[in-house]
Amino acid sequence: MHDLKALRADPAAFDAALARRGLPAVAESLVKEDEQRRAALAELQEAQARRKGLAKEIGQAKRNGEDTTEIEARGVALRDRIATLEARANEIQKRIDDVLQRLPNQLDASVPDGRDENDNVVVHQRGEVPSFPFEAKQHFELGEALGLMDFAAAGKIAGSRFVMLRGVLARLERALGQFMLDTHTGEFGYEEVTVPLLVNDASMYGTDKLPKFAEDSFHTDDDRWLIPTGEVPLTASVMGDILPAESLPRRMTTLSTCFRSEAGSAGRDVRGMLRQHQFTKCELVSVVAPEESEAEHERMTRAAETVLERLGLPFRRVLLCAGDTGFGAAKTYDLEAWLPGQKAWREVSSCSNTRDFQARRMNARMRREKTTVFVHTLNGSGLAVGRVMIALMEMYQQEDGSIIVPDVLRPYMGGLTVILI
RNA sequence: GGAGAGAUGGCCGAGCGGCUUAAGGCGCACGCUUGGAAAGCGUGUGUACGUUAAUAGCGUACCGAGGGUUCGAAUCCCUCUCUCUCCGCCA
Repeated sequence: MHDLKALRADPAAFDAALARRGLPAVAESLVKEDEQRRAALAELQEAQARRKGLAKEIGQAKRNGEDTTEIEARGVALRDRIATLEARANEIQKRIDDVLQRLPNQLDASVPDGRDENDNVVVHQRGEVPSFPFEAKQHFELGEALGLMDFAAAGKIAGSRFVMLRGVLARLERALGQFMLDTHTGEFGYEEVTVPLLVNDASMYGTDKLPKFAEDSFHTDDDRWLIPTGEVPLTASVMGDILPAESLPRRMTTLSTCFRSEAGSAGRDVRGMLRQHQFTKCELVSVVAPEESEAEHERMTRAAETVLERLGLPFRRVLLCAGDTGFGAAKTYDLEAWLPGQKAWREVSSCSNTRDFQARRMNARMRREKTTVFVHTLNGSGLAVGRVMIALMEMYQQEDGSIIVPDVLRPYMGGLTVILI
């Protein structure tokens, strides 16, 4: 959500920010609506003040046993007038909100211009793209050959874009999740949280998944949503709160199942488990004071990178350009791991600073000297478990189709060193 | 799923159509007092919007949320949400 006062103070800057996203100017019309809104509000408040006075007068008169039929008649007229004024003020407010709710966050100055992912900027790369002495296979070829990645059974019981992992591959996924959680809680000070996987409208709206992206998530028939990411419940947990300054930064992590309808991605990544309706992700969320969010963004991204480093997976950090940065983000780093079978970099994490964008939608504030300010919220994958498992399978594959278990995961795998064909 | 009881300021708690500008207490802040502290006394103590240079004043709204009745609603009515107790079911 956007700050109407800031818009009023500098309409040109507001439009310039929209232009970076390739969106048309709206400031002039919003400023006009805002003037109407404030005029309507002034009129309404004045009428309400008179109602207050009148009611007091009547109360006084009744106590004195005087006749009040004449004043009460004036009250009737005033009541009708207030109802009209109130309706008008609400209508204008709603019109403004409808526009503002659908406008994306303003981009950080450091975000490069650009239209789409081709204009993203590689910040750095860690690890080398390996050359295999044999033709590297894709994860689903490896998984199906092992008999541990069962798309057929999942299709039968649920449909496409689901998978059933079996045996040590199921355990490998679990091991990865544990390893991520342990790293973030043990080394980076994140509090482990288990969260509801079903949430209400307010949580989805506050984390900017509504109203614009309703079709991307699953809706239940009792009017809840399956969370598209752990970001939603973690971030929305501070909804409506005024947090004491000393309680910040608040860092939370959860290992959760995520659900996406993938409505707009028919035909994309249909093979394998790269793009599923349901997947596991370790999510990081930080709630911080406004002046801390930039540093926190780097810190969070480092936490996510650390997991990839420990797993020995080559990756690169990419700064998303203006056109590729998501609706709620001011700035986003993607982490992309190398998939030898697919011979491509694929996103395994996305770390975003939303600044006060979500906080305004959620009304999440912190205490400041004599006043309150909106907190800043950040979210990042630390990491997408399924996709990291894919990268790991493809990176650690042997010519015979067996897969070596990285050192750091062996304690979580009962000491297993290799997944044999 | 059934029956009942609740939701009031940071916390406890009164109020149940107008005399509420929400009593009183606790906590917190500041001041007085003191060698210092405690106690005591005094003053202050929410959020949002509007107005404004202002986080100063002033105005309006807010007693779980949303509607309604009324000249006037914390108080009456309706719907919803959440909490608690009991029964049923269940991991």
